[in-house]
Amino acid sequence: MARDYNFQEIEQKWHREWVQNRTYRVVEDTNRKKFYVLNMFPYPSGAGLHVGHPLGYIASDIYARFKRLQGFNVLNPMGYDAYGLPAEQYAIQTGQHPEVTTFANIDRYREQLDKIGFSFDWNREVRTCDPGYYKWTQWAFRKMFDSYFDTKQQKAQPISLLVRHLEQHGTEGLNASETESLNFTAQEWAAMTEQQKSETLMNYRLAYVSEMMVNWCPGLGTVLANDEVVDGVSERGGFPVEQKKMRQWCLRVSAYAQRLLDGLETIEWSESIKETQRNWIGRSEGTEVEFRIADSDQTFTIFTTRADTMFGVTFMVLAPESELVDLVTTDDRREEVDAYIKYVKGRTERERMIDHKVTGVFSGSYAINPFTGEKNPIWISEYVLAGYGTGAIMAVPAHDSRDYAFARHFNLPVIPLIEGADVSEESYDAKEGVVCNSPRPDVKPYIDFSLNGLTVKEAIAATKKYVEEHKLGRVKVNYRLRNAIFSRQRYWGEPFPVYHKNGIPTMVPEECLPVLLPEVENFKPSETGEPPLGNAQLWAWDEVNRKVVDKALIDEKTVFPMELNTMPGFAGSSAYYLRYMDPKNNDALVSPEADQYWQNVDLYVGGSEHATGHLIYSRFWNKFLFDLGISCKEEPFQKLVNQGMIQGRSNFVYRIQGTNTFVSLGLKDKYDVTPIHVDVNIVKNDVLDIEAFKAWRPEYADAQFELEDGKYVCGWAIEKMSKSMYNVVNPDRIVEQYGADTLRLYEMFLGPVEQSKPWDTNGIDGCHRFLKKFWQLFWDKDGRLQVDDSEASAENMKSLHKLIKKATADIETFSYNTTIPAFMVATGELAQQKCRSRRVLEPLVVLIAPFCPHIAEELWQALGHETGVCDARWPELDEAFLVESSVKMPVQFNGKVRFTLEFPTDASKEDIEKETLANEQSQKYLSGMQVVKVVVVPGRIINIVVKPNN
RNA sequence: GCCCAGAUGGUGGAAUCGGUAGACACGAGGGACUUAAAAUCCCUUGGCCAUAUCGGCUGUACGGGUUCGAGUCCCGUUCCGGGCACCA
Repeated sequence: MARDYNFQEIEQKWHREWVQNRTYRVVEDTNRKKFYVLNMFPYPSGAGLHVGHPLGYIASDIYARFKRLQGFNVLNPMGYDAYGLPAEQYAIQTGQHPEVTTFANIDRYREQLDKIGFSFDWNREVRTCDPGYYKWTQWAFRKMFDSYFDTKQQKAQPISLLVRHLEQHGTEGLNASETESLNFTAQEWAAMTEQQKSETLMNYRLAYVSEMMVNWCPGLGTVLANDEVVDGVSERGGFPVEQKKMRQWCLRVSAYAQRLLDGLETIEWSESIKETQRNWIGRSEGTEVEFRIADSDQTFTIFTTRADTMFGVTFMVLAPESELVDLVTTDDRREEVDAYIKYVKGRTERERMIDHKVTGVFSGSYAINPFTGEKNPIWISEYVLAGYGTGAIMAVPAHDSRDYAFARHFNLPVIPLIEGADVSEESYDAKEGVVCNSPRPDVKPYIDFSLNGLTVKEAIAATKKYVEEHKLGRVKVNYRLRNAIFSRQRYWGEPFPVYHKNGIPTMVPEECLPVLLPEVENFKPSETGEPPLGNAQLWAWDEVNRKVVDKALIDEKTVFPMELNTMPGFAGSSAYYLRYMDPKNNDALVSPEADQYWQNVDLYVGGSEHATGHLIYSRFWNKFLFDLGISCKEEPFQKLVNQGMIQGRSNFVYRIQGTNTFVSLGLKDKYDVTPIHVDVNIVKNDVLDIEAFKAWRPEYADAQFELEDGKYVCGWAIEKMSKSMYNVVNPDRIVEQYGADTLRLYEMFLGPVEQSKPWDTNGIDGCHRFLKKFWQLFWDKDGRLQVDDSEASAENMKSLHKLIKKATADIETFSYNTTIPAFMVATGELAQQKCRSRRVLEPLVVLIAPFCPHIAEELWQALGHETGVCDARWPELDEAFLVESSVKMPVQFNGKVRFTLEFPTDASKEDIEKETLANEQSQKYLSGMQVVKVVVVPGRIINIVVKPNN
């Protein structure tokens, strides 16, 4: 009896063994080199895993197993991003506690993950909603509250240093990232009340409360960070988002803008993700120039990246929200300006984003251009944003398309400043060319300064220098990166370790952490922004007993109300990779020893959709912890691989309109048909299982089917994998039918890991067939192991070492989709060679172990090993076995032989040809063959085409 | 509009340093075994031409260029995907 590849039995057996033997437990071992592999941890949704989720996990698991076989001590942990909106939405609908549904989902995920055979060390699992975990989220927040950013040293410092500076010098000489520029003396600081001091420090803290315009989403009842808003609607749910002034907790992410930008140069991420982050950070180097308001002592500052265009300014524009608006509006213009401001306020962010109407109003005042002495009218328009730069611009219509549109609309002058630039139809925005009209030849120069004849680049530099020397302004770098709004008006998130003592936000002492999420009756947020924690009874801080108490006990002296907001989703996911290093430590986020050993993540695998969210926040968070000395590496994720999405492949049946008859794909064009999604699980190779279809949709039980060649062929389309399209493929089903090893192999075989691709069940048989063939390599037809200690032939060794070379190189670069064909070829060759040698077959088992750990374990054991295959050693490549392959003559190669041999470059073609044909090695391959054609190039000989002599 | 990445058979995709395309798999067609089916095995499979054996031409989105040689490098164009977007 032949021995079948019984994958179900094998896989279940090894899952048990791995648990019993704690095969994948990892401990720090300073004698071994570490390697840290990490997947972005999942949010456990109610729908469970579909076939797309494990893609990244499989890819990283292969890498982790590969590194382990190479002798590294590999950390490959897994956990759950358990706080979040869907669990809470579900709780509101069903009244179930989010913890209950979240835990149920986690169990379901775990069950599904376990079937696929990952090498995760579950002993290190983390859950963001676990108090032992979020203690450290609260702790980090507390540290941020107690820190400011020193712009000179470019690092976080204790706020106490800043307080000392204020006490001694006021704001004089202060180098700190700030919300707005403040100016006060040490005396003024000393005179402030406690509350004023608290307010003032909020201007500098890395975690701070501030009254600000926020993205308010009434549909979700919470504020959102910029990256959670897409096209004016919420990323989750697609509810409209409006701008609203609210008092919110924020993180001063912008302080780290430059370091976030610089750090990108030191990490191995895809260029597109780095570019996305660069865009998001949006560094722009420019100049701030002060303009005096005519007939006034007041000045205001504008920001420009085109300092070379100072002589082309024809008007100024203020953002409608600018505080200067009131100042510059003259009495005769007031009514019109007020009407305009009212109009702008009535427009939503979304409206402003979608249609760029040219609107604006003249304020009545003029500003004096310090380079020309001219009076430029000051306008107010919504196209200037309050939040960027200074909220005021100088308009140069000749060289800025927005200014141009405005000037044309309101009939303002346009002065071209670049030789040959035609601005009759549109502005000339390019930063190229030679400057002219600066100053204009027909105008008497106002100052002794000219840019004429310089290139744009030179002119910018010259103007910057002039501005600095004459104290007209300063060189300034602006960033688009905004501070992150850190509070949410939701229940299912980390509570803030904050109470409000007489209006002063105060931190719960470090040793009292964690502050536990209180129970509430009603999880529902309100449309007005009152958070659900307002419903919690046990939610006040007792300063004397240092604990959370019933809010009925609130008094003016010792018991105060707690903060009602909770933290956003990115809070818990920002430092989780550090926690995996030391997940059970109750005294520190991570011990210095563990951090020193594991350093940072060597390989991080996850989706690119987190480019401007999680991947920015966790870099920021880690840089902060680096400044504190908690994390020894400034960048958390050294190498990043973005796995693509697996799309669904939907199937359709075609119903003739108004009838109960379905026609096969090839016949549908003859009729007027309606395509109907059909469950892909009752379709095989695009052929519909008609009986299953009738059972699935009872309303079509009596339907007629028009077949082609006796089959009903379905149409197909590539769509997002989702329930409503009936195209969800559940990994459990694949595991059941083909086994986890086939699933793992097939997901990798489907195409490059980084690429999005549709799930196509049609191809899975090929991978399964390969595993069967691989299995058969080891057993004779009576089911006995047919591996012996015989010598391996040169051919055997060549097949093996070709594979070693390919697999080693490919796994290192994540090119799994090309490794698998190499396995197929090698297996085919060895089968043909009837290879029995342990010297070949044993390394072969090790080579396949990262991909298919179950079958590898089983064979490894059958080969008589006591310990598991994951403790084996990755086979060494011996190039000696490949030497002959430099002269390739594949069996089915149409008689073509390819050589690469070195010759002196001055050798003639004839000499090369003659010598090559006489060459010993060539002779071996050319004997018995007749040379048809030789293609020679100087230095090399490329092709020799031969055919058999007879 | 700006930035990034890409385009190869019926399909997914190989070709890793510029070396003479299409690995591997799917699908399709033909055949063997079988009462039949499943499973398994063998052959063919970019296109066109051919005496269908030998072989020839053509071919990696399109148009040019560099090179003895280009899917690969350079310039331009088209199309698809992703990001940013009144950011001065």
